[in-house]
Amino acid sequence: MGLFKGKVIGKISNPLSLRRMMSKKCKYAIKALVQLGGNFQKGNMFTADIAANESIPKKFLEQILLELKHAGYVGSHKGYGGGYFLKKNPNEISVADIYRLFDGAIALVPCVAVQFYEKCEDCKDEKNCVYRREFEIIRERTRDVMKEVTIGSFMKV
Amino acid sequence: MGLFKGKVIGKISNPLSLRRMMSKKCKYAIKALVQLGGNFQKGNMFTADIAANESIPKKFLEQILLELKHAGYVGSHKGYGGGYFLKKNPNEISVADIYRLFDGAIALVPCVAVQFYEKCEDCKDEKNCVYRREFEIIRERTRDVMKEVTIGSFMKV
DNA sequence: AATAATCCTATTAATCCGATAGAATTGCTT
DNA sequence: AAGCAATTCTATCGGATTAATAGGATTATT
Repeated sequence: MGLFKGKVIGKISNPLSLRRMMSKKCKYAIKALVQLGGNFQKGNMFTADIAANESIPKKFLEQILLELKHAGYVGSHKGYGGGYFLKKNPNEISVADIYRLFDGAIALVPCVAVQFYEKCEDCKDEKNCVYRREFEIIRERTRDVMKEVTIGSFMKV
Repeated sequence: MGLFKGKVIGKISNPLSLRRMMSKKCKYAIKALVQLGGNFQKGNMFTADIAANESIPKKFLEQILLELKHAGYVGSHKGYGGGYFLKKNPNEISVADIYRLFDGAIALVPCVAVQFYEKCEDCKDEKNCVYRREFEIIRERTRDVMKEVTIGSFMKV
């Protein structure tokens, strides 16, 4: 069985995959950051509490928070009374940032990716490639909106 | 080893996956449609020729063209002198259409998907969900640009 | 009858996702 | 000093998916 249990209206080539959406890891990360954002500059939060609030498997969330720490978005204190806290302003952490951290490129093809650029295997003239030209337009517009939406956006009533 | 052989500048959680980009199947489909678009209303093209022109494994392309046929974008003639031809106007086939056919939802989360809607497992009040609100904005803008870019766009000098 | 082309289904290797597990480390409290 | 609470780190797992390959069935022309 696939990931999703309800009815799917459309039919896709690789049935029920829906794999190109945001990963659960990324979605969990955003939710965790929003939780921490609600406590911004007010101290620590425990992994266990965040996990309970957002129905995220605790052990999975541990990995996620650790990655967010290594990437500089959150800080932590170990030991008794420890926990995590947000280091950056919620309005300065965009969906694009977190998406790139967990799910990779925003672009549809690697040759127009900014942070994950890859030359196409059989590309001879990249500058004049029509695919590159059009996919760059898509990437730019997608990137724009994913930059506009921030952790702060989710915190507004 | 991963799908891509060059250097990857950014680091992502699931290394080298870049899985959320467009699938090769989808990219091949677009390239095949562009080829057929170049021959629009001028007769058939052979799978073997398209495959050779675009460096697509022929057997893989067969499956793809078949799916495009079932979806109504192309027509075919069997037997000697047969082949494929584009049925719709290239300007009326959008990247969004083909992406949805092969890779599924454009939305980042299923609860804001149009053709692949799924309710979130633990969602209590969908109407007031802040995640849904913001992800809907992202979906709408992404969808807009993916609708604007068509097979015809790739055919312009 | 031979050939050329599409049509269809099954299978495969490699990889990835989402999660679980177990322990090491750090620091507070008593 | 001992115990406990919390983060940190690495390894592992089943299931699913991707991209392709394979083999033949079907259809139409020569």
